[in-house]
Amino acid sequence: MEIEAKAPKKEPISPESRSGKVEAIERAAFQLFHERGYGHVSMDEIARSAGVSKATIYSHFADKAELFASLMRANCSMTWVRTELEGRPVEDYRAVLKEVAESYVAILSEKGPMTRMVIAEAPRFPEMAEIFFASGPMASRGALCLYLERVCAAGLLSIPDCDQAASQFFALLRDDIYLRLMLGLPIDDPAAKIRKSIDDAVDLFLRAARA
Amino acid sequence: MEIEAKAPKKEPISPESRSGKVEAIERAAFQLFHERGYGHVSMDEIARSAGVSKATIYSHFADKAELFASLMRANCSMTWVRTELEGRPVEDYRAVLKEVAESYVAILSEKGPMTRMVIAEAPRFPEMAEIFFASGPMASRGALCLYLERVCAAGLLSIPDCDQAASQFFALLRDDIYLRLMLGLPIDDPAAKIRKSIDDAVDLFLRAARA
DNA sequence: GTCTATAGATCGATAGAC
DNA sequence: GTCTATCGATCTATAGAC
Repeated sequence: MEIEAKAPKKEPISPESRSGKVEAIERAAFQLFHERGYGHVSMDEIARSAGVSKATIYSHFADKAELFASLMRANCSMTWVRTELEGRPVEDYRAVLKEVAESYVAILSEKGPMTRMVIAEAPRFPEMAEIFFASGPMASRGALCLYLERVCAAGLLSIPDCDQAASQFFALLRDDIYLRLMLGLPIDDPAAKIRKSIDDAVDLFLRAARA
Repeated sequence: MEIEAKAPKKEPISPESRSGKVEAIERAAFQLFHERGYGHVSMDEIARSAGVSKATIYSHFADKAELFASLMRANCSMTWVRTELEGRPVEDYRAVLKEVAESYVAILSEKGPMTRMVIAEAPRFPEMAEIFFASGPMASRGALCLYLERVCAAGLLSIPDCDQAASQFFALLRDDIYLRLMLGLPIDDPAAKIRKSIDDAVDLFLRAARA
C-alpha cells in the first residue's frame, strides 16, 4: 500500500502541508540566526544543522537574505499582546494592567532573540523593522490605549493622553532587566526580578493616574 | 638593561601621540561598523575608506575582532549621564529630573548606533555587553538613585524603592521614539516628539512620587 | 526534490619590498 | 611604518546526476 507515498507533494509553501524538510530548514536557520546573527551563519551550517543539502535550501528560498526575511516576516506578524481587552470591565483596571504586563513581558522574553536580530539587521532590512514595529509595539499600544480611554471615561482614572500613557506603560516594562536580556547578560533569580518589575510598573503607573 | 630606554615606542595605544592613520582607521571602521554591522564590513572596505592599506590596519590591530572590540571599549567606557547630581539642591527636583532626562535622551540618540552594535554582537562579545551595561545604564541608575534618596529624605517626594525608581525613570525615556531610533525607522518632527516624551515622563514620574 | 561536487567571488591575514 | 601582491580559507550560489 504505497499509494499515499506520493500524495502531498506539489505546494511550495502551502499553508499546512509543507514538507518536513522546509520546516527543518526554518527551525535550524532561525535557531542559528538568533544564536550567532545573520552575518555569522553560513548556508552550509544551516544545511548541516537541518539535515539537508544546501541545494535543497536554495530550491525553497531564493537566497540567504530571502530565507532570513521570510523567517522574520512570519515571526514579526504574530500578535503581541494576547490578552483580549475589549470585553474587560473598567473596574478591573489594576488586574487588567497586570495581565497586560505579564503578557507583554512574556512575549519580550520569548521574542528577545528576534528583537535582537531585527535591531541588528535593521539597516539591511528596513521593511522588516517597519513590520516589527507596527505588529509589535504599535499594535500593543493601540489596544491598551482603547482600554485606558474607557477607564478614564468611567472616571476611574485620570490620564491626560491615553496613547502616550500606553506607550509609557510598555516602556516601564522595558527596564534594566529587559536590557540585560537584550544584551544576553546573566540575571540571577529572573522570575523574582520580573515579578517585582511588573508590580512596580503597575504601581507607579496607577499612582500617577489615580483620579 | 635598557628596558625602559625605548620609552615612547612600545605603547599600543599611547594617550595622544597616535598616528593620523590610526585615527583615520578608527573613524572609518566605526562609521562602517555602525552603518552596516560587524559582519557586513570587510577589512578591504575599512582600508579603502580610511585611505590606508590593509596591512597598515593589521600593524595596529591584531585582527578584525580586536579592532571592533577596541572601538567598543573606548566608546562604552564614556560617561553616560553627564549632569552632576551631587551638588544639586533637593528642592530643584523637577528641574533636575528634566535635565537628567535631556542628558540621557541626548546620549541615547548619540549612542544609538553603538547600542545597536553592542546588542547585535553581544553573543560574540559578551564582555563588551557587560562593560556597556555597567558604564551606561547601571552607572546612570546609581547616580540618580542617590539624588532621589536625598529628595525623599527631605520629605519632598515619597518613593518606596529609589533604585528601582531610577531604573523606571530611565525606562520611561526609552519609549516608542527610542524604539524607532533603534530600528532606524523615520521619525517626523523628532525634536517635538522627544520634548513631549521627556515632559510626559517627568510628569508621570512626579505624579506617582508626590509625597 | 534532493543529492554531490564545484564554480566563482570575497574575505581575513601575511610576505616581502621599500 | 606603509605599501603592493597574494595565499589559503570560506562563503554564496549553481550545475548536473539520480
